[in-house]
Amino acid sequence: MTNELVWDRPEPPSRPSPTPLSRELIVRAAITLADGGGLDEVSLRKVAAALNAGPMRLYGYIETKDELLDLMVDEVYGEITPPDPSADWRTGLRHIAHEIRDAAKRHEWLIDLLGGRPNRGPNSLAFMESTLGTVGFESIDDVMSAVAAVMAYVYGAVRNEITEIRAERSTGLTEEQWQRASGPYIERMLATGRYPTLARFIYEGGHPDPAQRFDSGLTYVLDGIATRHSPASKPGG
Amino acid sequence: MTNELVWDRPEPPSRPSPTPLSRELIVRAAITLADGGGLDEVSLRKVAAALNAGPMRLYGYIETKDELLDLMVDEVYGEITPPDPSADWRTGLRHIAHEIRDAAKRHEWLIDLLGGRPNRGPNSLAFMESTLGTVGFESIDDVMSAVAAVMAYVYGAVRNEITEIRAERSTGLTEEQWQRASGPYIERMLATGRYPTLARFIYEGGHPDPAQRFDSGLTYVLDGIATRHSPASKPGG
DNA sequence: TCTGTCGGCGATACAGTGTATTGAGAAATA
DNA sequence: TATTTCTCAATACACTGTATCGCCGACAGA
Repeated sequence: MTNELVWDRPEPPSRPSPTPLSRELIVRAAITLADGGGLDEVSLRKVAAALNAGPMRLYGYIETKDELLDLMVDEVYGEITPPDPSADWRTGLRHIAHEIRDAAKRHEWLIDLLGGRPNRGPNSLAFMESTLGTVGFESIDDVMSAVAAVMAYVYGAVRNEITEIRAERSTGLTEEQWQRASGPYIERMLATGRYPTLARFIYEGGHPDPAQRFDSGLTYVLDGIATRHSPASKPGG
Repeated sequence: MTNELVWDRPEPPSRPSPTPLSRELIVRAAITLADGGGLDEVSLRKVAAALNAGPMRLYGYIETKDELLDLMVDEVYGEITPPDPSADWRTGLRHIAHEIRDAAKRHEWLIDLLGGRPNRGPNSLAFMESTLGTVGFESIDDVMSAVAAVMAYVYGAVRNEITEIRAERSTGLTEEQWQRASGPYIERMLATGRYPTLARFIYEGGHPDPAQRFDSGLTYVLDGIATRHSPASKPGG
């Protein structure tokens, strides 16, 4: 009984009585709303309203709200350009990592949906296909392990970055300003002297730009993979 | 109809000695509920009911529901034992990574709350304090960068693992069984021949135990850090 | 002991949410 | 033209977080 048949449902015969609808239209409307005002803006009523339709109308095209969210995620996966197939695994993985980060910055809501449920839409699968394909190690398990590690890092790093962006927006301050200004609560906590190391880091730490931070962490992961697996000649496999 | 039976009226709230409340009690009740039935079980009404109180009573101790969630997260941070201060950075970070993973498996809801908002409770800060303290590199920025990378990886890896556990629970099948059995939808997609690499991985890949997978990814990150930073003698910074 | 104020707490209310059910009205078929 | 079928909107329900209000017990002063 569990869902199934989610991604390739046939469109219902479109009665052109009101404005015709389609899954595509619905998903795009939802994405537009989410891009503009966050995931809170994506309620079935609001999406329907954006399409001049009653809320229940959507259920002709969509089984449940979760399905709509899955579709939104898959749509964004479709925006991701696969790595050059002739690239070596390092540049391939690096390319993909940055693609995901870029997509998540275009659609800040993406990261809230990404880890939550398994993504098995066609674009997600195509993404995995090209990602796995870019790593040419001999052992399948080595490839899986490397890709999983990179994806885990990317996911966590992007999440942190987006969370930070949101916090800055909600306080109207940059983290740097905020530390100096500074959040009276944190100020008080640090003043207790219970967190000397933390205090030192906050006051003395530099603030490299986020892209660079992301990339240097990514470099750790790639270096670590490289130390344990042979470069493995790409063509031929 | 002059009803009435005035004598055995249900005793009007003769102050049934409202159980004394506290933030601690509320947070513990919320955690118990969440451990039992997931975050959905944590509504103010349900938490209040578990404490024999009306929903509005909680607002005497808590500003908003988000604050309650923050408190829950911080409580779990309190369960985490810091690394041995004499340990080198590698074993220190490894210890912390596993502590977080263990905590997230004890409290499956944790990972849904972790990345969402900045965690600045006392236990979270203490956690950061000991985490930063365990890495003795000379440059502050190198420490930050290393810790951030490890935490990002841990976060992403744990998220994937928990998501997988949930999916298995909801389908009643292990991922391995599921692939063999197998989800008719995925089956169909793979049969299209559009995802040859993916198909090969699914059918031929091994399924190492999750703890091992987590640890091997972690090893990549630690190795990568090691290649770029000097071991740095621990005592006497 | 009576009275007045105060304050904590419960009930109620409101604007939302996702979705099941129902009912109307139009198109397709006989 | 009559009947069936099918789409879509309206309504309804259970639930959410939270603002407001009003009761009622407890204490202060007379």
